[in-house]
Amino acid sequence: MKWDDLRSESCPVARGLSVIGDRWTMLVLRDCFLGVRRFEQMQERLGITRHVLADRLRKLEEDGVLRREAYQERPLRHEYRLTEKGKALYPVLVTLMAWAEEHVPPEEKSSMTLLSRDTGEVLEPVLTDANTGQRITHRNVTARRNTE
Amino acid sequence: MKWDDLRSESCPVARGLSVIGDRWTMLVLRDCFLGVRRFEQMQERLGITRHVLADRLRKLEEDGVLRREAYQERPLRHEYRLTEKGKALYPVLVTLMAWAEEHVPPEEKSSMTLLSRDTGEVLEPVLTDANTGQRITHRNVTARRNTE
DNA sequence: CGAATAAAGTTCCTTTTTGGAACTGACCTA
DNA sequence: TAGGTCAGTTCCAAAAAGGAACTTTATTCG
Repeated sequence: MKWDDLRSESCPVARGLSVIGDRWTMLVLRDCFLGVRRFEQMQERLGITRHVLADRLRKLEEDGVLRREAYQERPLRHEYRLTEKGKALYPVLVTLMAWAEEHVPPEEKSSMTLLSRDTGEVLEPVLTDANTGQRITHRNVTARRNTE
Repeated sequence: MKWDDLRSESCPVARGLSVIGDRWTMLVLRDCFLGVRRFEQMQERLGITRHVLADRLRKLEEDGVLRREAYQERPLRHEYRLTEKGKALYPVLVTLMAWAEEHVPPEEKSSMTLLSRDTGEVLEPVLTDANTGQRITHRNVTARRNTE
């Protein structure tokens, strides 16, 4: 299988990865969530080549994760913003971040904490079931494939 | 920046991606969670080249996500199993899956549902704060960088 | 016995993707 | 007019992925 065939897989993990499962994409999105919107800024922060950044932004726009918006004319310049579909990726980013905080220690001491916007308290993200509040782990869950 | 430099970044998202942010890795792990343990099986299911699969498995073992275990001698053969660190990635996989189910529709009708092992009920995974149970979205959370 | 099969890789070669750095085009400012 | 800014594009070399055949140790089939 080639990478591009993932889009049409029946497994949602594969389809998700067809959008964000590539080398730089999630880092671009991380910056978007941090409020970075301009090409130059992203390129400098990420240290990604301009070539690849342009390509990733184009794909994310095609996939409806980012939207390209003019922020000035003369000369015409665009910036990138998360769409609702893009914003919905926040839990993916947070879950990955939480995993890395616990399991992939940094070489230099430094880390990230999530704070509640309402109360300012430190948050401890966990995956739960919306209905029962039950924790979701590999131990108490099974997957079922629904072929209709 | 090169890909390999991500490991030493201070941002946990970057460190996380240094382990799983590559083209095939999450699909390999998906199969691991589905109980696939053997090289041949993975290779066939994923359609990945043997070359790349061998490389990914080696890296995942180095990173402590999988563990290589002999399941027979004469001839000596190994299989791959998730370590605790690997199992802790389950929420990342689920969150991605939930996002794709909602935002990346399949071409053919088919999908995945998560079921509780206890009750058999359909689960709806959401990210919440462990202490308050509050939903975590990009709207009600901010990130703070702790440089100590 | 010899041939075929199996599992888990490795090797070799071609095609794609990246990395790196310079270049472009439309403006703005000193 | 020279230089700066921003958002790319172009070109070339290096790295990674795709594809297919080959290897090694051992088992089964005829």
